[in-house]
Amino acid sequence: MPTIKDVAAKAGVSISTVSYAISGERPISVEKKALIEQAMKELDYRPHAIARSLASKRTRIIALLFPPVERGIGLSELSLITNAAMAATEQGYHLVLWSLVSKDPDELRHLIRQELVDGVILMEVHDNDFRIPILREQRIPFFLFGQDSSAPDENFVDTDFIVSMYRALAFLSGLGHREICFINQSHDAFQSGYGPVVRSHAAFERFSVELKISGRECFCNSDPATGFRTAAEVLEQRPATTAFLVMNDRCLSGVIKAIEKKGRTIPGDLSLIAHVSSAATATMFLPSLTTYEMEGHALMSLAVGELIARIEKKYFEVPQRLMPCTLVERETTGAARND
Amino acid sequence: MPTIKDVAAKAGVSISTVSYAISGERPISVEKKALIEQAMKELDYRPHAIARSLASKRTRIIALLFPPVERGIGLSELSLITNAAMAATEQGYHLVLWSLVSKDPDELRHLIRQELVDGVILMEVHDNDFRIPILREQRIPFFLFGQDSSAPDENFVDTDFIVSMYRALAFLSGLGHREICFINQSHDAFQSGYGPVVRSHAAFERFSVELKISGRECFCNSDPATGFRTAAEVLEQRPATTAFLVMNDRCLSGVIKAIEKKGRTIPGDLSLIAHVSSAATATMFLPSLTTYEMEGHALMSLAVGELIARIEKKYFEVPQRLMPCTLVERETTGAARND
DNA sequence: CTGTTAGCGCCTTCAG
DNA sequence: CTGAAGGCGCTAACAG
Repeated sequence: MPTIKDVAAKAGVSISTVSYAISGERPISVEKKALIEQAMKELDYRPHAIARSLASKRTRIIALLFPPVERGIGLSELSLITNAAMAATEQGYHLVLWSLVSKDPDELRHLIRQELVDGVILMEVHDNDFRIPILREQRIPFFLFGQDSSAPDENFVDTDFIVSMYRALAFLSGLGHREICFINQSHDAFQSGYGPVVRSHAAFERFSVELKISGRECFCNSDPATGFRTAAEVLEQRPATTAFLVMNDRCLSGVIKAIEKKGRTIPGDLSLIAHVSSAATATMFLPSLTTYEMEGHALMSLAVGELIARIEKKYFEVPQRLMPCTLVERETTGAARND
Repeated sequence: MPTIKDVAAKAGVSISTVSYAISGERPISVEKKALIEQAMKELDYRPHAIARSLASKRTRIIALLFPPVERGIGLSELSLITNAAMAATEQGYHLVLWSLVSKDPDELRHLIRQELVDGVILMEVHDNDFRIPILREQRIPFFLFGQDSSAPDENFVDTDFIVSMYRALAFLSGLGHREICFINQSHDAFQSGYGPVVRSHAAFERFSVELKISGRECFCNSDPATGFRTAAEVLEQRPATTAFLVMNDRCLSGVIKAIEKKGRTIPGDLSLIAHVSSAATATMFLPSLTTYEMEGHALMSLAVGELIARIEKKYFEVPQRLMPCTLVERETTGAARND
């Protein structure tokens, strides 16, 4: 493999001139620059990432950090991962995957102290997230994908669960739905303070009132059997229900089944929305699901971009960006049937 | 951050002694070893990954390489990714994600020439895979997850589609099924020589005969609407069909819908198997699907382990390992109804 | 069993 | 605008 030395020799200039020509950190005369570029081309030279890192104290690698015991990591997370990799690549960075196996602070600490990565993006953020104190103590730039209410001053991007809920309810309300059932994630997740669940819960209560909706919220474990039972019970107890808003991809098929079993059609008798979901999930079903889709690409590009900006000290604001979901109308929503 | 120098000073030994104590590349007296460990503990020392890489010419990083235009990357791939990361971690390696955006050889070439990674694992391998010549030319260790029949001498792990098909058919046959429909992936995938599709096709033909099954194969695009049409047609044309073997996760819900619409019950009237699938997919449905599940964990651990062995030159065989899927009986299979 | 030292390839002062 | 040279932190000969 050719090194910067070979390039310098071939171009008849010094090593540092080549280095500066590459980084652009200082002006180089046009002729030398041309010579250097010519030499690099002929040698098919690529800077050696590791050597560059050692000298510059920046590795151009960031980590995507998952907490231990990934509870139902699904299709949406998958697209976040690939989006993160592509966003990093676009900016000349590499992305490594760190999947913690324990909550032992030393596990993460040791990973960081290897100084292999310049910064990290935290996935699946919870309130009082155990990772945040460690990242702070190690003074490494980081960025939350999600919010931790006990760390309100950190950088984060997140879905705007409040606005998303408002929009979903307003949308259904506009279609004439008055009796709406919101199927949230599990009660355990709620009690553990998991942001999406907590915030959506509060938003549902609030906007049900504001929009004069007769709402019912159910917590539901992430499996179709529980989804079935939950929906069946709702249909039994509140037969006037005309819409389900389901923020729990893994119980969807159970909910649908319960509706069908009851002899109700979608979207004729009942409307169904997969909330904070993804196209990949929606199109697994027939009929395809109307969804409020997480802005995975935008959110992740932002997170990666801002993290890198922070690493490179381009600026120092604390960006906190919330993005509501986008409605994608497919085949499971329609006007309420009021008879 | 403390360096190896600090450790050496604190322990009262030379730098190289510390280095060798860490790597174990040469014997160290018990007393010195204890001193060194003590010093490392007190300083909370971690070797600097980058410096170590530069000196040793090994980065302890491997790449997971995805081809451009990820056609339907799903739940099963997701578990492969996390499995790969964990397998790498267990062996002291890091995993970076490389998602190519084009088929331009230079894109991959440049990635490799940075010398950031010691080896790469290729996902979604096709026949005549354009990445293989590049990897060879760059002389970097690599490992295929999947097979390329035009590169029969490369290292690979893959699902054994032949044996898996045999088992699935034998299993159904054992339940009394005689009229079985195999729903494969798309005809395009077949024609482009995509291994799983081609091999399963051949195996189905062969074992249908051997097992005296009246089989019908359908190619099917990866969406539920096509799944519905395909299954509906089969049910129409061959009403004696008592089992569906579906190697196409994304069309499953359509197939199920077609069966239900026809007024047939699962598994009472018809059995259904999700073939070469995953638990994550199976439990998205209600009733949960009987599957032949890809051995994602075993396959990926093997790939990562062998790749690392090859990097570290532990041995030089060419491992080619095929692993059949495992049957997980859930709720969609039962004895054939022969009336 | 242990220590000394020359790099690994590049970046970045410092001196022109 | 350009060059020389000293590291970055660690590994691995080489020399005891």
